[in-house]
This record gives sequence, structure tokens and C-alpha cells, in this order.
Amino acid sequence: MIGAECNKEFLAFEECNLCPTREIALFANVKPEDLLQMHSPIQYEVIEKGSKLYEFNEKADYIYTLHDGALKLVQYLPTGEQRIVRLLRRGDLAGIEAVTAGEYQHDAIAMTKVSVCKIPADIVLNLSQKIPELHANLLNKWQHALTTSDTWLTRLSTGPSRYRVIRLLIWLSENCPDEEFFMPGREDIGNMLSLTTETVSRTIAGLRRDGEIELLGSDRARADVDTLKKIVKEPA
Amino acid sequence: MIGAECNKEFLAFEECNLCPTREIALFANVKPEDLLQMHSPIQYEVIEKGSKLYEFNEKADYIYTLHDGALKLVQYLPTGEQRIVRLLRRGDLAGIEAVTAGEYQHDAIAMTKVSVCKIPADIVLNLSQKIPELHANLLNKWQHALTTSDTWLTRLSTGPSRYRVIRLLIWLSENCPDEEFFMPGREDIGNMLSLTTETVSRTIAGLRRDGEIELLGSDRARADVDTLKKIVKEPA
DNA sequence: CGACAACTTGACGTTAGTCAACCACGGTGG
DNA sequence: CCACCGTGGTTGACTAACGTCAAGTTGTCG
Repeated sequence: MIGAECNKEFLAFEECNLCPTREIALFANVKPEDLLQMHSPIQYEVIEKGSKLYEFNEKADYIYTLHDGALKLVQYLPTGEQRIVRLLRRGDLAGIEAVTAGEYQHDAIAMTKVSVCKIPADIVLNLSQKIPELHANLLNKWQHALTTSDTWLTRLSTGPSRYRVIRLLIWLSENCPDEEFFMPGREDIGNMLSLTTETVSRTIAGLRRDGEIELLGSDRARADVDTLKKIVKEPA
Repeated sequence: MIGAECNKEFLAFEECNLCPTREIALFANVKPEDLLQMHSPIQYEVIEKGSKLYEFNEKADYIYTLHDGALKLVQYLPTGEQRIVRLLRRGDLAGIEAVTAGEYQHDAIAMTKVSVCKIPADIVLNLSQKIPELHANLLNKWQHALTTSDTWLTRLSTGPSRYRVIRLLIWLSENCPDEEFFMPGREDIGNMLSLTTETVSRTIAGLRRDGEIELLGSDRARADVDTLKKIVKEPA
């Protein structure tokens, strides 16, 4: 949830100091006085479930920090299939490529109601050359995205369907309290694991029969992560 | 092939000016006078096929620019399988994570004889804060790695084996003249596409029967890329 | 020339994809 | 308030694709 201070359309930069997401986001560790170097407002936006934050090949002028909700980055094959290449959550950056590339590389689609801060890319690029902390943060975010990609390649794209689904559930439940976590629709899960919706549905039904997971509403699930990790032989 | 000027164990920094890989590597666009800011030698190394440049979890002190050859970045699953998450070639950086993380994230294994320049990571980090060109290059390399990861997720990890193999061949033949390109062993191909060696072998045999590709020696192949692209419906 | 590794091929089993029907839920409008 | 519809999820029967196990074959390098 987002603090009330941030809950307006425009923020003066000083208000970033109060942002509850700041500690984990792009401007973490950046000294308040350095934040003042920014002279244009940061825009705060709320995106409804299912709508696009930006599109593939669109001119990339903004970077977004995700405050709340879940966002998928989607790519399409010439054969028509789609693949979800990343899934972003609180504290993650969407559209980092705005700093280096001219166009966005994916469709960014909200999987839930999503709130973001919209930061002009040129500002980030300029400031990152002046503020070492920001420079480091940017590199860290980039590295983090790469690590996640590697994880998806090794853990979510190999092995039998049961393992893939379980590894996704483990990944989804990271940083979630109460063993309870967001679970996307079957089709989206399929597009992350390259499985069909039917296979995903059957696999989840199987896990449910075996008592490994519990469904809560259409969007959420609960599971004992350590048990799941044992199944796929991860160290707890 | 590497120019004779670089063919010694240590290089003074001034000699980087003469490096034939410089234009496409980390120090592209960096002004010669800025290169002089570096005061410790860059080490030039040659790695034999099959040996490791660095290991997973090893302390990450150096970044490597690849001059020649092919290098695979490998990750392992707790179940024992391995997955090749990236394949580096001339101009690519190995071990960029040295700038941000403490340890290397993969095993880096030479698939051919490989030559690299070994650059202390702290130097790169420091200079990247002083030299805007280097800063930009670093971000670009990082972005490039991410884009490649995305490609691998969408193009090399989905669809039937025939499509995956063809998409890999297309990717391998990029930037190669004469429609002739490096083709890794069947097992390595399998570990990039998450297929078994047998399936890869059968698929390649099939492509050969259909006249789509031609094998040259154990390591190389030739193919008409446009024909391949048509099969997987890529725009030429 | 021999030994070993990499590659190939075949027969067979298993898994996931396909096609199709059906169910459950939430929202809409009569 | 309830009938209706649409979407997303489930289930079943069948099929195609890939994995597995087990021989062979080729190639390479000392």
C-alpha cells in the first residue's frame, strides 16, 4: 500500500523523501539535497488491471518505479505466441531501457491495479552521471533484472511442468508474508513457463489434490514454501 | 583474430588505443586521454577450449572483454541439470556483475580457444563515474545482455524443437560473413534450448536431410539464413 | 592404430499439446 | 431478483512430440 503523501498526481521532488517506496527504489541512498537537483515534477500514475503502461516500439521517454501491484513485460513471436519475459513488483523498475535505447522493448501490462512513479529518462541519465549513489542504484537494478532473467531461463523454462509451476510459486512467494501470494491467471502462468493453460490448470489441480497449495480467491494462493522447495530439491 | 600489438601478456593502457577490438568493446568512444587515467596494467589472457574463465560464487574482481572465441555462461539446478544462459562472442563482456555484485553468477567456460582482456572491476566502476562515455558504454552492454536474455526466453525456449534449433542457428549466424558460423556441440545446444542431445541430433539430422543446413567440420555449419527465417516466419 | 568422446539411430514410454465439452463465477440487463 | 452471457478455469480422450535407454557409428587425437 502506498502512503497518503504520495497519493496525488504530481509530486514535488522534496516529497520523494516521504515516499514509502523510496528505500527500495531508484533513489534509495540518494541524499535529500541531491534530489533537489531535479527540477521537473515526477508524475504519479495509477493503471487499471489489464491496461498497458507502455507498448513495444513506443518511444521510450520515461522510467517507472513500481509502488504497488504486478506488471508483466511481454514479447511476441512472429508466429503469434506471446511470452512473458519478466514480472515486476513493488520496487522494480519498468522501462529501464529508456536510459539507453530509443524504444521500449516490451509491452508492459498491468496484471492487477498498479501504481507507479513516472520519471523522465533523460533526468535519470543526467543525474546518474552526477550522483554516484544513483549511478550505483541504476547498475544494481540492471543487474537484478539480469539475474531474474537468468533465473527464469534456468528454473522456469526447464524440467517437467510440475517443477516449473512449483518453482514459479516459490518465486512468487518471495518477500510475501504469511505464505500467501499473488497468483496470476492460468494463461499468464502458461506464458511464463511456456506451457499451455490446460497443462497449467491440470498441474495446479494436482498440487491442490496433493495438499501442496491452497487457493484463495481468484488471484491468490497459500503454500508452505519449504515443502515446495523440498519437492524441487532447493535448499531451504 | 587479434592484432599482433595486443599479443603479449600485459598491455600498457596506451596500447589499448591500438586494440582491434576497442571499437566494439568497453572503451569504445572513450577519449585516448581519458584512458590514461588508468594506472594499472590490463592483463591479456588466452583460455583453452573447455577451461573455465571464472566460476560461480568466485570472488568477482575482474571484468573480461572477449576478443576472440566463444564463451558460455552456465548455471546449475539443484537437480543437477545445467543450463547455458548466455553465449558470449567478440566484443561481449564476461563477468559484468563484478561491478555490482561480490561474486560471479555463473561458470564461464570456453567453448573454443578464447582470448580476453582482464580489467579490474574497481577501476571500471571508478572510471565509469568520471567518464560519461564509459558510463554509457557500461549501461549499453548491460542492456544488450538483457535484450539477449529476453531473446533466449522468447525465441530459444518456446515452440517445437525444430523451431528452437533454427532460431538458434539464426542467432549464431548473426554478424558472421559467408553464411558460415560456429556451431556448438549437441549437448551444449541442448543446454541452451532445454532439449536432450538426442533430440538436437535428430533435429539437426532432419535439417540436413532437408538441405537447410550443411555441416563443415565438427565446429561449423553453413546455411541460408533467409530460408531459415522464412521457416520460423521471421521478417528477413 | 587404438581408445575415447561425440554423435547418430532405433524402439519404446511418458509428457504435454490439442480439441472439445463442460462448469463456476461475476456482471449485465430485463 | 433472476435469467443470461461471457470469461476463465477444469476435465476428458486422443495425439504428437520429446525423453529415455540402449546399441551402434563416426571422428579425433595422442
